[in-house]
Amino acid sequence: MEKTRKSGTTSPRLSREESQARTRERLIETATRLFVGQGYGGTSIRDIAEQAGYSQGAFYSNFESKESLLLEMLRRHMAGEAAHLATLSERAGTSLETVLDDLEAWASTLDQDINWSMLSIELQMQAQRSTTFAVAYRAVWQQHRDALAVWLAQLFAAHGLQPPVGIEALAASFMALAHGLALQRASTGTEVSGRMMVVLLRGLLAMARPA
Amino acid sequence: MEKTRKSGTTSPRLSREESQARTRERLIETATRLFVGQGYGGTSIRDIAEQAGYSQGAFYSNFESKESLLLEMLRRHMAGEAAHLATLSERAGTSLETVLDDLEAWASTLDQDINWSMLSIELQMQAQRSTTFAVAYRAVWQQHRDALAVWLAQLFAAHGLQPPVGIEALAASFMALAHGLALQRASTGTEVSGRMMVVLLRGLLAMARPA
Amino acid sequence: MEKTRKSGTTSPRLSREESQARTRERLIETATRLFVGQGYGGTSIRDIAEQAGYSQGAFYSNFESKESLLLEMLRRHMAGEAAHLATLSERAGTSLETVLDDLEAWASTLDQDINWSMLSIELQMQAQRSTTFAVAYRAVWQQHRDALAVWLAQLFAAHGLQPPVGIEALAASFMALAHGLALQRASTGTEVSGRMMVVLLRGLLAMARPA
Amino acid sequence: MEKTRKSGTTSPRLSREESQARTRERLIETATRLFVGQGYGGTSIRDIAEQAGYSQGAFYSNFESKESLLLEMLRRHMAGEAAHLATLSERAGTSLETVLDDLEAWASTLDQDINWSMLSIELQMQAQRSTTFAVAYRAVWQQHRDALAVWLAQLFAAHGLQPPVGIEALAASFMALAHGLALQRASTGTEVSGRMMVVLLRGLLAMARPA
DNA sequence: GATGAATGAGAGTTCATTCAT
DNA sequence: AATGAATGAACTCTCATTCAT
Repeated sequence: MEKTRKSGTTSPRLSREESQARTRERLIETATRLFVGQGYGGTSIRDIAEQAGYSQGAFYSNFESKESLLLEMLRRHMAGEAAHLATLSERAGTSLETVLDDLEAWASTLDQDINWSMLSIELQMQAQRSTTFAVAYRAVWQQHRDALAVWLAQLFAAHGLQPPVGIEALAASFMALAHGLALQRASTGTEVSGRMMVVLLRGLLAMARPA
Repeated sequence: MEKTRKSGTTSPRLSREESQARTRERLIETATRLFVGQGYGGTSIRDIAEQAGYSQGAFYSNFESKESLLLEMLRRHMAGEAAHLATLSERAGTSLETVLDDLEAWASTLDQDINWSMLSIELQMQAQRSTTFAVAYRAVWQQHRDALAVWLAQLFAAHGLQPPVGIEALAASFMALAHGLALQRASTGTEVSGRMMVVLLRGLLAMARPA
Repeated sequence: MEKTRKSGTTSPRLSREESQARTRERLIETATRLFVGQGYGGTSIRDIAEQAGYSQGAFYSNFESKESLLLEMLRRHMAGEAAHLATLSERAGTSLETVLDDLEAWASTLDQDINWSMLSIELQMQAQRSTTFAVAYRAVWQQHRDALAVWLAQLFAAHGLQPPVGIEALAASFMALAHGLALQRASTGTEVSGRMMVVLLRGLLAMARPA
Repeated sequence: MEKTRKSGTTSPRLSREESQARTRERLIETATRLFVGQGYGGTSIRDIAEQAGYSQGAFYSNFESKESLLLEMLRRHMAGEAAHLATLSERAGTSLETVLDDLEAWASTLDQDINWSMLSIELQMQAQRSTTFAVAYRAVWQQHRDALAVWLAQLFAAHGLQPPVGIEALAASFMALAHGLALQRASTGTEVSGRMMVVLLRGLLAMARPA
């Protein structure tokens, strides 16, 4: 499979692997768009393949099943979020204002990337129904929550404060709020910006006692 | 199925309307249970009718379509929530502790009545997909948000405080949080209790400036 | 379901049940024809429904699955064969010539009813692949073999002869021969009549020792 | 898959033709195994290629189509059986016991080589469906029957007996019985050994009149 | 000669909905 | 009002086969 792939010098045409990677990429893009717009259950493989410009068979050359495509999306989702959180954590020791700006920036990313938010909710709904998927989803979710918890812990510690509730419950709540807002935006069109998260965090800091 | 068969001659009280109301009621109950467990898309009318002990035709004698059943549910959901909010509002003027206890009580209702929470999310997902439904959903949602906003306004006013952000955004955020937590509970099994809402509200009060 | 079915006096139209029975019958007839001609695997439900003049859905209103249709066929096959064997057994005590004529008559039934023979082979092939089906098939097959064995035992006893091999093995062999001849006829067009069975039985009687 | 990759420089003996022959051989072996276990229709080319350690394309480099592979199998089947019959015929003039032992040996070969038996039935089923295939099958089948008929004729002649029915019908019947028994064994698990053939032949000899 | 991604047709099955009874 | 057989469209998925590499 990877034997003769030195690809010469310029390669005016796509090699086999490149071509398949492209197909796969297009299918994922199309599927993401459709899942967001019509939901996982409301999107057929026919739709995905057709809109991506391929046959249904092409889908099955690239993914084992509809659910395995969703798992692939979950993996990518995870990778993206992990990167965000890493950035957040890196700067957790600096001034409070900087840190809260970082949070707001992250939150507004969620706001803008409505796709990911809705997809994330699709993922959660699917997790409720498929055991296979639930296991995978839970693992990813815990990783996120833990990373966020670490960041929050650093934040409170840096200001000599004691969090008013368990740090993991706090992290979970922020994630819940982000998802809830995304759902609300999608279903009612209301724009309650990610700023709310900053406001709430400020409130928590305001009420916290010294450690 | 064989319950009202003998009523022909002797039971003048279970009139046709009452009998149909009963059918309707049972269909709604069964449908709620199934939607919560398997989702709107994952539940067939055959399932609903069968489990309720009727035929598919009986369903269509009572509802125009699958979606119109969901609209009926939405109406009932609304009525229930309105009642809750009314209670909450009634006592908004009393001591802070009482009021926060009320909030926590309401929040824990959401916690316990996982059925309604999940159904509520199903409703939101459906609102994203069906224009008909979206219009109805938005109206109901705004009523809720406004009632909650009024309650929050009373709360801040009673303590001579100025809310740190628009009162409607605040109300919307609390609803988003409630839904996000329900979704989280369903998909990850995590129990971050409705207490978080009280904690956050305390934080907001702690950071608020005098009016 | 059976409540108001007194059917009056003449019923110019088909009642609900009659109408469905008709549909079911037509589907089975069509399916038999197609299975015989193109095999079980080679016949699609689409084909069956279309050729019978119904929708695919109608098929599923009448049968749970493709295999359950085959099971229904097996049941009918069994009933038919059982009737044949009963007739055979009834007259087992009469003169040898009569009895052998009966056997030949039965064998030539197999000959002529090529449909059943080929279907029977389809059933056997399916039994090799589906566990569900194998269990059902084995039960039916054993019943047949036992009935045939009883008949053969009566035959040998009536002439004071001792069968040269176990009576059940003998019965099984006759069934195998009947199926093998059917298969041969279908695949090569060769007409080796069911008379062979009579010839072989005569041979067995000729070589048998007194009991 | 990785076996012949190093042969580039040092192995002048595994020529292209030999290498291809090897591929072909492995595909046939694997296909035989799979057809027997899952049937012709139940076996995909993907399965065959994968299990043999090749790509689907390799299959099509070696065979025109799925059916042409089956034709190749038929050819080999024929060759093998022809060899058996030749051995049988060679010794047809010796004592009756020897000859019947030979028959039983052949029959038990069929018994043991359940693979060939089931494949043979697959071939017959396919012959019923494909005209191309049917023509080829019929030719092979007639050759077999004729060879067997010659052997039977020699047998009767050697004992100065006159066969009770046409010698070709007799041969066809024995083949039918062999196939029927194989089918029975596969579908019901019943072991009615090939000894039955010997018993029946003895019966025929017992009832035969002098020539 | 061998690869395997992609095709296109078709498989079995499900489902919201209709309508004669 | 209630029945449930029948519809017709859509579903996920499989497969023999093709063809650029």
